[in-house]
Amino acid sequence: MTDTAPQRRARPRTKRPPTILDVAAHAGVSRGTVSRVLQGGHNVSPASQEAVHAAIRKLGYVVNRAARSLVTQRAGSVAFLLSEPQERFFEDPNFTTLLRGCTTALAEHDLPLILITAGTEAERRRIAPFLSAHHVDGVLLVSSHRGNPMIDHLRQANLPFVCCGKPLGERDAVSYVAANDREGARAMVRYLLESGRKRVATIAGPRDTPGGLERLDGYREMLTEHGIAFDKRLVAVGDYSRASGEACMQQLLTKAPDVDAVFVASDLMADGALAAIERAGLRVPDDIAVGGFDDSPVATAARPPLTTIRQPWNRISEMMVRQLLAQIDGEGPATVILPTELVVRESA
Amino acid sequence: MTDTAPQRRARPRTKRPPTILDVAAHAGVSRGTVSRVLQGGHNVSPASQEAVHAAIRKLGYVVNRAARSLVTQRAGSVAFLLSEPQERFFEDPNFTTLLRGCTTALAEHDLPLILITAGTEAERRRIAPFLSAHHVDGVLLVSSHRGNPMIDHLRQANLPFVCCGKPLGERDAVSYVAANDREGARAMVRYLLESGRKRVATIAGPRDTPGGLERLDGYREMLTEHGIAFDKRLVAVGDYSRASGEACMQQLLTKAPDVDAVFVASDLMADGALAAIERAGLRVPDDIAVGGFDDSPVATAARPPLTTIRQPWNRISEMMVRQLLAQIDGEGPATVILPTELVVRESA
DNA sequence: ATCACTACTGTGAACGTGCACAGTCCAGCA
DNA sequence: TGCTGGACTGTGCACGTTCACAGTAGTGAT
Repeated sequence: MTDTAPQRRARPRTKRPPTILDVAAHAGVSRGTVSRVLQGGHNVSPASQEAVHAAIRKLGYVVNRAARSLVTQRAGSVAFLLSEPQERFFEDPNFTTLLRGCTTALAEHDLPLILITAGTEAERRRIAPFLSAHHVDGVLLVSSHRGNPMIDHLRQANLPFVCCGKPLGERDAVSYVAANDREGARAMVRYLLESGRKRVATIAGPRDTPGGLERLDGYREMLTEHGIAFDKRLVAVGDYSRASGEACMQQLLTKAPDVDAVFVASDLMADGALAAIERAGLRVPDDIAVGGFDDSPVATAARPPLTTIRQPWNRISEMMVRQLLAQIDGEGPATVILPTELVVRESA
Repeated sequence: MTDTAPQRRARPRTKRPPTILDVAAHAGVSRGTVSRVLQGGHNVSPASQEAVHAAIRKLGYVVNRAARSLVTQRAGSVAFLLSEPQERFFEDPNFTTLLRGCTTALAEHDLPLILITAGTEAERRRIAPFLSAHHVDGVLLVSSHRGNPMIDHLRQANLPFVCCGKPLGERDAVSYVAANDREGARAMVRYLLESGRKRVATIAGPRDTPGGLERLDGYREMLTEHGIAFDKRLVAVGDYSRASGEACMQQLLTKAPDVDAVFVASDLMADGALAAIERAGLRVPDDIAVGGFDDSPVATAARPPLTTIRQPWNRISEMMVRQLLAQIDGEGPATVILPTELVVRESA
């Protein structure tokens, strides 16, 4: 999106769709009145309103968004900006769930969602002018890693945005919506301990992501509350991918063979952990209990199905959209933390 | 998207971005010359071109897409229209792979991708005016089921579109891009037979999808070519979901306990089949060989990893975009069939 | 009767761009 | 010298909408 590139040649102007002027003529009123009806019908007589609506129906009139944008200085659309390496996004069912939620939430406000990926620095440079030029009214930003340059860019472009998950390393106020990672982790570890497990390990997420930090914190907190000393041999750090979950589990089994439970910071990694445990000839949950995080489709597909922490994706996407619209309407940034829920299945 | 709904209130007009007029003034030329440079620079002196480019860089000028759309009668964007039940889409990694490919392919042409879901009849009615009004220049249509009303609607709206996979039950010419399902199925069944398997079953896709039909045809063909009579007890029909794969496999094991191989029409179903086989106390591939289809991320994550048929998603998305752009430029519909590839892993 | 106020309606002026057209300049040629 | 054609440039108009403003009619209070 260099945004100085030319557009393809104009399409021939055959059978043009009806304009607001056609509607006005049909309804026997003026442009202005039709426009007012379109805006909600304030200060328009019921008779005129009905006439306009009838004309709209009869002609199949649809407002021209380009013309409207031109005068309102609004794009009338919102970007879903994915500032993560693409592979990770498209492998992770959480993201697609989020994308789905945002699409439907925006649809209710008649706002098209523009999907933009910017995993690499080159891509970010490419889309920068697109965003600066306000070709969208706001951005739903998915980017969990610390210090994403996109945030500065958006702020500088004065473009409203809402992050999914708390952005790390930001000094100024930033709007974000997140699940309560720490509380979720605490709930899972509490459950494992109260099920009688003694040596509870964890596979954490990357240290530069909020999920990686907060879920690990929750794990440590709950151990402490149960009077258990923290043992760093029981901690492995993955990158949320299935492969890393498998590698971490293998590592844990080597360093701490007596482990009898593991809290994994994502379902995808937990599924990988299951594979490692199986290969080691151990059984789940008999020998080792496995607790995941997310309650993504992976959790139900895993064998055995994963006991996990549900992230309320529907509400997350809903709130992200709501916050974004509020910001577009001039409100300041806000923070929303949503509760999680323990889902018990067979793995723990 | 009723598309008669009002837009939110206009944003205050502070600090307006530079227009083509500002660029012209800075470069010491007229609007027209700047416009010509933007369109490729034909009939513009090198000196003027350089001056314009310098002004653009200096001012950070970005073309106003709304204004351009208004005059060119072009939206400057393309829709990715998902006319499937949403759950299926977002569970199936194939679709997300396709979405990713289309996003990047379109990005190279500076075309934003607008994601639209229309799984239900109500949603279809909602987006119809949006499409009829040409708020996008074309549509990448994902809809495998027979007789999708969206196709008629798009044709009637005179909106270019390209389907992913051959749309069934269409009498007139429709642009589509698909992998060679039949050939892929043949390759897999040939591989199974040549590996020494004698009783090769299949789990097919729904009969109202091209993949369901053609892959089953390929299966039958290859059996015939090997002088094996078709046995309907060896055929089960699923719906591409993991759960249905599991159920179908269970059913096959009951009806034909001597089965020693199964060709499954999707990786997701194959993963389900693995679960059923495991529960039956059988081993893969020792007792039963399992062949999948797609080579989606599921294939490598499965235990054991799936031998499967790779669909060339990158090329599919690339060709879909290319065909769509060609149609937008006035060319007629075209059909592209791409070859598949056998990927041997551990399940067969 | 006059005034003020409200409810409603029409009109002109943008918004920023691309395109068609007209115009200028200069080189090449008869 | 005058003519022709090509290269380059500037200008008016149109695209379809919203917004601010002005204007009209009707109502109730004085």
